[in-house]
Amino acid sequence: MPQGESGADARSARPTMKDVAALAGLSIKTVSRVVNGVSTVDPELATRVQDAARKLGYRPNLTASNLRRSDGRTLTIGMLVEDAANPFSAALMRAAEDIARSRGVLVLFGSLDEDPARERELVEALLDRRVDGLVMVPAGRDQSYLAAEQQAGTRMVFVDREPGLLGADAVVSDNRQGAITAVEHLLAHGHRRIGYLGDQITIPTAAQRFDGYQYALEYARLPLDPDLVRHDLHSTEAAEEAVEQLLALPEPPTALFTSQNLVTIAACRALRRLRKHQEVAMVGFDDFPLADILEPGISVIAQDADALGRIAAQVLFSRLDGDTSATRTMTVPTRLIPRGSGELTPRSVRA
Amino acid sequence: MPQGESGADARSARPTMKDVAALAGLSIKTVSRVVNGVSTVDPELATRVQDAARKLGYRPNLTASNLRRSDGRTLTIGMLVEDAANPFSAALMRAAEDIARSRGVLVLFGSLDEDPARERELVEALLDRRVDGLVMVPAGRDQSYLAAEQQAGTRMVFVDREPGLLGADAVVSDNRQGAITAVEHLLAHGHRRIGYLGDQITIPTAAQRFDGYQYALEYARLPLDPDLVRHDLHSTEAAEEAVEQLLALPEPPTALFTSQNLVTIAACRALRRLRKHQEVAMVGFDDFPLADILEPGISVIAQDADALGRIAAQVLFSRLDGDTSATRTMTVPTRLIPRGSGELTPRSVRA
DNA sequence: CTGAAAGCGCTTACAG
DNA sequence: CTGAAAGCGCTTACAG
Repeated sequence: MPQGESGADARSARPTMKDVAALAGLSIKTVSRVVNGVSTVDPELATRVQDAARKLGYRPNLTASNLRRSDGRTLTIGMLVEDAANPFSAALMRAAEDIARSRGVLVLFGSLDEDPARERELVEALLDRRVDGLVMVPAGRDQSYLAAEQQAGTRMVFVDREPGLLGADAVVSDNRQGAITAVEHLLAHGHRRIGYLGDQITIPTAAQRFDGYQYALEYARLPLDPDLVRHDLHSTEAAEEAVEQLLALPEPPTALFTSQNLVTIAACRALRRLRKHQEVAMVGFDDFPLADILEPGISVIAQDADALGRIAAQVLFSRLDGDTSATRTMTVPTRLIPRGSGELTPRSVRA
Repeated sequence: MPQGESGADARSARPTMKDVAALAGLSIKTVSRVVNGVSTVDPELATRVQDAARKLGYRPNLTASNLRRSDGRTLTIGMLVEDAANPFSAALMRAAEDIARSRGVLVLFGSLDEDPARERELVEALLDRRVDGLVMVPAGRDQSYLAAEQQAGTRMVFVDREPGLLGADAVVSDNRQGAITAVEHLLAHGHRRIGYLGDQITIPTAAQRFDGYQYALEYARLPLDPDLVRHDLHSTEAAEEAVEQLLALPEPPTALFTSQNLVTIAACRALRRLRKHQEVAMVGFDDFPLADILEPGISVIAQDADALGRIAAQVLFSRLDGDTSATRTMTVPTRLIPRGSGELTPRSVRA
């Protein structure tokens, strides 16, 4: 005979609908109706259910209801970023979290550290948990392995970088235009030798920014001097060393365009050590805290990480709500913030 | 007759064990054994299952297996922090993620923004999803509502702040000692009027840091001048204004102790605007990026956020592994990093 | 070593 | 408006 009394193992310590039904003297179907807010329940019975639920400390088991439910929703989405501890990733996550929360959805997260193998592992781990959808900054360049999953109905939105070999929604910054704006700003202040310091060129955003750098020089009919270009600066040390090497050239650059957050900070540090921070101009891609407080303040091309994360989540939910229009890439504009470092002029001009 | 063919609705597009079993011509129990790596399966049958699974793109449904499984594990934990976008919270999350990942566990996160109501909502949302455990930075001062859940077997570890009215494991920084170290450092450099700028005093860590400030002054037999103490500086504007007011006093402080990250940064900004950053000494609680590059560099009491997050996750998993020893609070030491701002001496000493 | 039956906690589809 | 039966995808407990 089913009783409110449960077995001895740990899991049964948590009351179920059956326990609530037994205490209220009703069927579990009626309890289910009350828990789910179905309006066609006798108010008196509803009260009995609510009292019993409160008394037992009953909480619905979402994972069980999801299993049987026709929409199959877990009210959970997955979010994969480069590194949860990095300010840009953290801002993306927080923005997506807020959109999700407004719909009662929670976010599972994972850091990929630019490792395609990890991307696949974590995607599988998320899918095994039957997340309703995925927001991700891809680490690899090939997401075709997700095609079957997409067919199976899992919604996915890419953010910061477009997917490779897969048609899916994406929300990205206007990287190329941002880089063009940065370089043209330096050109407008009289610079003709502008160094490029960038992250791994295999990262799509890095490639797009480098492309913008090239285009701006070409448009100004200036030659691209390969000695002034340094890629693959993934560590702080590598970036600082690259700055030192560039400035030790017979014809050193009078300005630098740094294509990413950490590279920009490393360059600041190197210029200060060389005591050239009031002399060599610099514009960085990506804003960072305290950029305004340094002397000179660091001019940057700011990305709107909040908007990227927010829009990506909104697109995901609109897909979950049934939007079946063609997938597309949305571009979020960047913004030049002049703070001093980008407005330094070369000696030749100042003289 | 059960066939590999499925119905038309979205969820059935994803193959189940039943589909794999049908294709392999075996029972679903055998498929289950292979999927779970049970060794007592005929190698030939195991191969048949694996082939069928690969062909269908089968992925196990973790949420279904969890429902029936005797350990009831979801391989998912919940982590609630102050704000995922804040560097300290982000570092906690990343550290916990790494520990969890090494055990095949994923992390659901949520930001509380110091709101106790949100704390309760998100805790419920996590429990409804049957997370194996919880790591949290509590927003409210009373966690007694979790007692029943703790009884029911949910493991929980508090980080950065101890729980209120609940016996549970906690991992915290040595806030009081850190504050004492900061103030004694300033005293050792000749300061006698040291201002205190802090966040809401209702936050336990803020209270502990203020306590350390008071103790250090008392130990040095110096009076505590209430004019030099400002609490509740939760916004940047409030913090900057407080600095201005303190420095406008007839007898202004010659040094400041700022009890938190954002307050420290706001104070830097205010001192720079007043052109007193080379004159008024400062030690901040909590390190932050670029603190070393400012001029002067900002001396801080650094917390080890990585260690806090890592240890909290490790304690949680040791509990999940069956450790039933008495709950306890672990304290992670802080470290003074002198960078210049804390070593400025008051005029009277320099003269 | 393999499989048919029962059940995890819930919802669906259907009678009353 | 209420409830008994069946089933979501899987594992347990038990036969063979």
